Amino acid sequence: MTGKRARLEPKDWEIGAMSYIADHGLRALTIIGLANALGVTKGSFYWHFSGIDALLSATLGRWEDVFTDRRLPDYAEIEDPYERIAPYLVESSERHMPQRFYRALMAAQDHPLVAPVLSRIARKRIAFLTQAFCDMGWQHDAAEKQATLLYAAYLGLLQLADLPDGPVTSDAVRAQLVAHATGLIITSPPR
Amino acid sequence: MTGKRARLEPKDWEIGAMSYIADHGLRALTIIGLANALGVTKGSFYWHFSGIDALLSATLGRWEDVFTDRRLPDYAEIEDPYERIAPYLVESSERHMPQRFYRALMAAQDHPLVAPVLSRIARKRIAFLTQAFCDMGWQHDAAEKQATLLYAAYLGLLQLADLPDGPVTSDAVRAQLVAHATGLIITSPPR
DNA sequence: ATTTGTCAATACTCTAAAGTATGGTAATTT
DNA sequence: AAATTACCATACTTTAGAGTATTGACAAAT
Repeated sequence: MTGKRARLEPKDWEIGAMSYIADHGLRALTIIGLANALGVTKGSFYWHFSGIDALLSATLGRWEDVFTDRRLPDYAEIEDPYERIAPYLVESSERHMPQRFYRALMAAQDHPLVAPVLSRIARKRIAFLTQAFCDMGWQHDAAEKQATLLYAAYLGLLQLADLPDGPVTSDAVRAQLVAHATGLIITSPPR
Repeated sequence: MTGKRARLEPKDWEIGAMSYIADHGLRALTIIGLANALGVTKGSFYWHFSGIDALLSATLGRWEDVFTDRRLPDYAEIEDPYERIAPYLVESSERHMPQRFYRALMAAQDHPLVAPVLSRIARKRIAFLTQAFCDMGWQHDAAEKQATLLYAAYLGLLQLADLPDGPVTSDAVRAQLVAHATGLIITSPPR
C-alpha cells in the first residue's frame, strides 16, 4: 500500500488504457475495469473524460504521436538505408507494450475510431520504407511495392507471433524468420 | 414474404453465424442479433444450442473442415508446385466471405475457442506450403522459412486489404502487389 | 383425426457495465 | 485558518444481452 490515495490526471488514464488494451484487447476495455486497474473508481474517470470514446481518442492520439510521428524522424537520420529498415523489422518479433498495443488495434480494425488511425500509420510507415528502398537504388514504383510487401510481412509476423502454440511461438524461430525475411526483402534492386 | 415461417436446423445457425461474423466481427455476434438476422427469435436458438459457445464451436469446426481440411487435398494434387501455391496467394486479395471470416477470426485471436483453431490452420497451411517449396527444390529448413514468410505476407495483405482508405485499398494495387510478392517469394532456391 | 414431437414466440429474471447525481476529502489558494 | 478547487467514492438509474420457463403452432406418425 502506498498509504496515499491515487491522484490521477488525463495522461495517467491514457497510459493506463494503453497497457490495458495491450493486455486484454480494445473490446475488453471498460471504464470500471480500467478504474480498478488504476486503483480508483469510475467517479474519477468521469471527472477527466466525457466518456469512453473521449478516452480512446486521446489514447490513440498519444500513441500515434509517441510511437510513429516522433520516431520516424529519428530513424530517418540514419545514413545507411539498410540499417534504417532492418531494426524496424526486428521489432516485429518483439512483444513489448507497443507491439502488443498495435496488435490489439489491428484486432479492432473495424472500430470507427481505430480504422483511420491504422490507415494513417500504415501510410506513414510505408512512405518511410519506400524512401529507404529508393535510397537503395530502387525505382520509386518498385520501391513502393517492396515497402508494402515488407510491411505486410511485418504485420503477419506480428500476428503469428502472439498466436499461442502457433508456428512461430519460440523466440529462436522468430529470430531466424526475421533474418530470413530481411535477407530476402531488404536487398538492392535486381539488375 | 415467404408466407412460411422460418424453420431452422443447427446447420442454418452455423452458416448464419459465419456471415454474421464475417460482416460484423466475432465480438459483435449476439444471439438476439443473429436470431433477428435469421428472421426468428432466440427461443429458436436455445432449442438447437446450449449457449453461444456451443454455436461458436460448431461454426469453427464447420469452417475448419470445409475451408481447409477439404481444400488442401484438392490443391495438393496439382503437379506444378508453383501453380499449387500461386492461386493460394491470390486469394489474399479477395474479400469474399471466407476471407472476411478469416479476418474476423484473426481479430479475435485472444478468444479461447478461436486461438487453437487459428494455430492449427496456420500449421496445416504452412506445412502444405513447405511441401510445395520442397518440391521446387528447396531444402526442408529453408522451405519452411520461406513458407512461413509467405504465410505472414498473406496474413498481412489480408489485413491491409480491408483497411478502409488504407495503402492497398484499390483492386488494381492489390493485384499488382500480389504479383510482386509472387515473383519475389515463390521462386526456385538460389544457387 | 388424434396424438406426439419438433421448433419458435413470449415473457420473464439476472448481470455487467454505462452514465448521472451527489456528497466527501485532500490540496491549493487567499 | 478559512475557503476554494480538484479529484474521488458511493449510490443510484438505465440498457443490452444472456439465459430460463412456459406457451403456442405446425408437421409427422399412429
